[in-house]
Amino acid sequence: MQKPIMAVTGDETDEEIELAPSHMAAATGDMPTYQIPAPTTGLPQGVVMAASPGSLHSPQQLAEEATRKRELRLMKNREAAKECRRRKKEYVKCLESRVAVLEVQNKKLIEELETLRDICSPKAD
DNA sequence: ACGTGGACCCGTCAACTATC
DNA sequence: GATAGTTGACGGGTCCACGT
Repeated sequence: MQKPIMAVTGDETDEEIELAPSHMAAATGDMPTYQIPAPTTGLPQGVVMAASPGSLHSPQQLAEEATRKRELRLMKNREAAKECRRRKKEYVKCLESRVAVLEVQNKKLIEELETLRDICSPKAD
């Protein structure tokens, strides 16, 4: 389930940020999602496909199936959490580098402003 | 050597959204 | 509605620097 990719808006900068957080229209909506083309893997090692549910009969078989489903879900969520954290870390790193770039840019603009001010202002005496 | 606080990582749960 | 994917929150473990 891929969400639409949005670029970090870097209006006046030459910096291109590839990370693309997108905001969900969720009620909470406090965290962006970190859209990075994720390496798609198949089932993790050790995952065994179950017999079809129709072939289960006894309570024990049902219990085993439930356990298996739970373990599969936990394993998938484990991997999902890792990937989610990896994306978030990368996103934060990108934001930090962007901050650094903008700070340098801001400093330059302030200096330029001071220079122009000196040129344009009439001499005191 | 030992206790402690902070940073980091991991696994799990719960709530949410998207898709079928 | 069922299912799957995403992510914040929480608790636990480990490592490291620091003070005692």
